[in-house]
Amino acid sequence: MTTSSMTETVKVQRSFREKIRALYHELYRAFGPQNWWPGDSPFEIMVGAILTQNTRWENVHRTLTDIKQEGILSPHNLLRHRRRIPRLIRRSGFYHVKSRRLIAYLKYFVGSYNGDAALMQQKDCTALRKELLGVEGIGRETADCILLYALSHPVFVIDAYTRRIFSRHAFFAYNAPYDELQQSFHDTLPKDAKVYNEYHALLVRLGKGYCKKNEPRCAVCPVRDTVALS
DNA sequence: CACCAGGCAAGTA
DNA sequence: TACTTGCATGGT
Repeated sequence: MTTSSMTETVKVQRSFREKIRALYHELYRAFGPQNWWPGDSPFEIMVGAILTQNTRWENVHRTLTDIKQEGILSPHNLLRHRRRIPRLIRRSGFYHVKSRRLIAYLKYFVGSYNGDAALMQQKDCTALRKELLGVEGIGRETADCILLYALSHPVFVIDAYTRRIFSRHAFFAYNAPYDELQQSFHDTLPKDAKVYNEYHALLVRLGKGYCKKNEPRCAVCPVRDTVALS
């Protein structure tokens, strides 16, 4: 068998793990580094992770800008001014529940770590994840965003974009359990926070620009020909 | 006007 | 375990 025909065979029979790796390289080639998560501090990333639940980032960004202009984007200050939170975050949507969630997180973060991300970072990643999941309003995705983007722990984030892109392009069931999906990425990629960070950011980039929810296929998808598609 | 957005928790079967 | 529903503003 010649080298080229072997390449073709491999391409057609590409395993799911190979697709995971191939898509990463193709996305990076197409879009380049994404410099995620947008935010000036670990705490800002934590707040953003809660506010962006089922909400467009643009609206969250405006909220964060507003809070900064008020000069209270810190754990202790926000806790002190907690009664102002519903109005401050109103434009991020679901502001009643998100106020409760943010305040619950602030109490946890200040109560357990004095609002110090560096101190929090020292805790064992697995134990910390369980701890985060115990805070009201912190589910798997939000916990993993905090672990990866605020604390640089090697944890792969599974979000709606990831599910959408992989269910269309790599034979994933959209509703597969979160932990199973995450395990596939952990088993396939090097255990490196920078890789997980970049990959998830690239998936969001693809999802926002080309892989819309109600389109059966990515329109003019930059990777449609190079990543074995279904 | 309808539909969607970087989820989560509570309720139901 | 696996679904369904409420939460709410802002953009297309």
